[in-house]
Amino acid sequence: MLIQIDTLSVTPIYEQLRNQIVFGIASGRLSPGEALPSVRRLAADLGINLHTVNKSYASLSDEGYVAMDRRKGAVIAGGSTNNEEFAARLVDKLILAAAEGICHAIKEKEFIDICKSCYRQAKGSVEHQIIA
Amino acid sequence: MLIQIDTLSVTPIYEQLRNQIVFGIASGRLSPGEALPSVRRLAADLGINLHTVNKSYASLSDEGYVAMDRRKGAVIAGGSTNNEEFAARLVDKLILAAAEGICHAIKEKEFIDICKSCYRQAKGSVEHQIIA
Amino acid sequence: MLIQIDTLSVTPIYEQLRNQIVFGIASGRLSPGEALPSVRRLAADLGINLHTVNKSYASLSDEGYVAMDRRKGAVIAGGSTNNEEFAARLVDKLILAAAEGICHAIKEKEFIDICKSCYRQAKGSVEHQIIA
Amino acid sequence: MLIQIDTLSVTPIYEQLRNQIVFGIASGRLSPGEALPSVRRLAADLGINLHTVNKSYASLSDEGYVAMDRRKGAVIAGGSTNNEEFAARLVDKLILAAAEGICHAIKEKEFIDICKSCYRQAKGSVEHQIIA
DNA sequence: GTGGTCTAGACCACG
DNA sequence: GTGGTCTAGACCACA
Repeated sequence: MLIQIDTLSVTPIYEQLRNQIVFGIASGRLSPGEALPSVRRLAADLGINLHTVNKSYASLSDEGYVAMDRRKGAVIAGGSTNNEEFAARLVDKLILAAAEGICHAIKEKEFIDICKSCYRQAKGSVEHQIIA
Repeated sequence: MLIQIDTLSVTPIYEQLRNQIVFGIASGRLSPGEALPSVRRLAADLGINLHTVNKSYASLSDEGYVAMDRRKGAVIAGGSTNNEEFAARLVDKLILAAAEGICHAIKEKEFIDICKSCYRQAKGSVEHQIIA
Repeated sequence: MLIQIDTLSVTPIYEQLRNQIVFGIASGRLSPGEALPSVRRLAADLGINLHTVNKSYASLSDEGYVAMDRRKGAVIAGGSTNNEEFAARLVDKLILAAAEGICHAIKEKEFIDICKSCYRQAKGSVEHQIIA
Repeated sequence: MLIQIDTLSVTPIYEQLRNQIVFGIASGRLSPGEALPSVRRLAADLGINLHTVNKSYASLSDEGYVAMDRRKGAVIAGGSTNNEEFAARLVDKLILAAAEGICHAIKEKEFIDICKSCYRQAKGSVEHQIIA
């Protein structure tokens, strides 16, 4: 799976990496049980420090996206539980996004359409739609 | 309008303030043309640093939510243009939120329902529904 | 509050520090709302690296013992919630301790007496007992 | 005796194995004089590295739980002496557990009840109670 | 080989 | 001033 890092971005490198792996899982490019590259390997590949990769992996592990296997390193977690604290954070982020949208004169229908489009883009079903 | 600051939050204070003002605009509690409190006044009321409030106002001004008036200070901007830059950032945030949701086994319908609920909560139309 | 670090110990420094702060809270020497020394200050005082202190504080924050205040640094958290995951980990540790005790021919009554003594020692009520 | 290894756990594999054998002795499923499987055999059965099993056995031998017999391999030790070194470590662990409990608002009575329950669970007397 | 820990020094965001 | 991020290099525990 291809990972792109923008060292000039305002979002921290470890967070960019974390996000891209989340995208990978959501789109199905990364399957449960699959092992991620070792921190050293990925750090070398991306040209960043191994501690930065380490922090990304620790974040993902904390959030339950991956699990640290003592033999295989980081592996994609299986059935992620739909816990409450995640739901709360998700709602907070969505309310803020909606509020910003409202300030920019985005109506409810338009907002929902954007959300739907984004969901499918995250799911990777965009390609299927294009094909279909 | 009541503003609450949590110094224990992970989100910076200036951003919390910025967000709450965005909420105020979205919900209609802050109307176009209305003047925000002076930097000094608000800083004193909230018990935070003057520079912090200043940064919030600058942020809001940059994003077009408020306009800086030499005499009246910061005033809520009128019809904010739905610019491309904002749309791009919105989509980025929503795709990430969607991806995280997918990882937590949230289906499209459920995600859309949450988005709809969040939009209405931001709009403040929840209260209207209760009344109606 | 006095903190002692043993660099020769098998337990990591950041964990020793974390434990001592937990002791401080349990014994009442550290009160809710009280601010801990800054990472730089404490690192200098203890003669260890600031990243090590940082990791301790991050651990304590994750576990809910302290909260990171954007103005005051790390502060002792108030009413800590008695959450389930803590209870589960506590039980796991106690079962293991009990099993080891049983292997060393410690009877139930003796084990309970030790536990009671340890609780009071942690609480700091030992001194009161001596005085009373 | 069934042994379960979780390679995703934070506790090292050799320690998990060591703990489970301690549990086996405490519960009486492993009796003094009984021989443990050979290092090679157990490693193969559990699908783990030979060196890992070796480390567990060495650990257990160091602590006096098992004795290494040249012909029979590792055998469960008989009456393990209640040495001071063990008692000191036990107290250290219990004080820490108690301190954490106090921080989570666990009162003395509740803590003792948990300890008692854990002791019986380790002893395996829970089943006897159910039967009786 | 893997990740975990510790140290060290730098820059930046926040207040 | 504070903590957060990133880099760098070292050693150790684990498997």
